[in-house]
Amino acid sequence: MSIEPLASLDRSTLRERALEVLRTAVLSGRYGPGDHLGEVELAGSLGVSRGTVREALRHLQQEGLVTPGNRGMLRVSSLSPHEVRELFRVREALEGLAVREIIASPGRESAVAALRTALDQLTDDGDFAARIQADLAFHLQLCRLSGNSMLVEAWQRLEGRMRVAILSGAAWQAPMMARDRHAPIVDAIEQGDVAAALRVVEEHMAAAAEHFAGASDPA
Amino acid sequence: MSIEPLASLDRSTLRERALEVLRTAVLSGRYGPGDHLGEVELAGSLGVSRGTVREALRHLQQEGLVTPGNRGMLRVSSLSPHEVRELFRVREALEGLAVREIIASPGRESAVAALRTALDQLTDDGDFAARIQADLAFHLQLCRLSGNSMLVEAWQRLEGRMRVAILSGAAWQAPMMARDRHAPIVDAIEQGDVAAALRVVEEHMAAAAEHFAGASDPA
DNA sequence: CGGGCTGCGGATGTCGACAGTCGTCACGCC
DNA sequence: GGCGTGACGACTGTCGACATCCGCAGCCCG
Repeated sequence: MSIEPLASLDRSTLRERALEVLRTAVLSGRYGPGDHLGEVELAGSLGVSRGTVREALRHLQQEGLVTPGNRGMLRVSSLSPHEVRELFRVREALEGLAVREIIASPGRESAVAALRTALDQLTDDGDFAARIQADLAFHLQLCRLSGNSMLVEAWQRLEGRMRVAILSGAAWQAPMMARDRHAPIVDAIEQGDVAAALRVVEEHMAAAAEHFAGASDPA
Repeated sequence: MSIEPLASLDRSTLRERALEVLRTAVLSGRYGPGDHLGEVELAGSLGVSRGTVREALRHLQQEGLVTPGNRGMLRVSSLSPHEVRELFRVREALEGLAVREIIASPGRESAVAALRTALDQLTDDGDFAARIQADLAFHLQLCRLSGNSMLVEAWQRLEGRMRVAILSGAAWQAPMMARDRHAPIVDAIEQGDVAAALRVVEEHMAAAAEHFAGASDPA
């Protein structure tokens, strides 16, 4: 007789699991930008019905990972360099708000500590996917620590497009996601200088925007 | 024999039309916060299959108009006063970016003109729904004129929750959506003073946040 | 009288099938 | 040879039915 309680059963629906698999597939580059994602084919591959795949695809569509093409057929999204720059401007506004709220909050010190922890995950080793994950996790943590749930939500709705942007302008030897690039943000928060912190975020986003946009448009 | 080309046919899918009807129903107050939206009932009312209603409901869920309750059953969303305040902080960041980009753009003058036009729709007469529409249309126009498509998208994803917030803290004699409240924003843009414009937006959002949050939490 | 078992009703989850539409391509006519 | 036309295949849109799960009322038993 086991003392420990039985492992909690997986209560997720097929739709959720299919969504997860498809998202991973798209984000891992398993399908390239512009590739057609057919319901029948995917349903066959995943061993589920078309309706289930359909709902997962619709979710991916709202996440911005797939875009409806001709006659509603879904294709893997791609972002133009211009859109990438726009995207990072929005991130700048959002994360700038996060920084302001963190500095203004009483729990600034613990927030800085949490960010330093997230920073440690940003190593140079590990595969590319893991580094993307660590990078985005840091920024997500930044939003979370602001304590503004709506901000977190808004940021997460952009996450899909960010990943598309990163993949799209695949800068494989990206020094962009290095620890050194993010440390100044934390430092500025620790200092408590709002203006300086906002400037750091702005520079970070501008550099990232040019980095990822410029990869496919070296203008 | 008519010279004019035949009126283009309605190419919208049942899902889109169902989505539109359901969104209108929820936003018009036809269903109150917390009300259960059953697939079978709605499918019967709309005369479509459950699957079609299902997809529309999922879309509404991602818009934030409905939230999953017990056992995945969908209920009309409601926002706590705290969440309303958070929401308006995010709007402040987003629309602040819009203002900055408009001021920095060469087409500032035409943007001001367009905003003045939108301002004219903000009259005191008309029913409540029309005034909400005019108010949000003004702010959406603000985002559009920034020329940043990602910003527009991010804002629109918040629109559902904004409407919930407005309905939730239904301030029926809202002087919040008056023309006078919005004119200073346009004026500041026309002046070209970024700092002043951002301050105006901040004040506008703060006032709105307290207005709509305070309606249900008069602290 | 209280607690647990047991149907029952209602809700969502999932599926397979049919219908409608579009792109393509070969065919036949001018 | 060029063009309109029809058939064909592929894909998505839509539907109805079955499976599954949960809450609840009623009943039985201790």
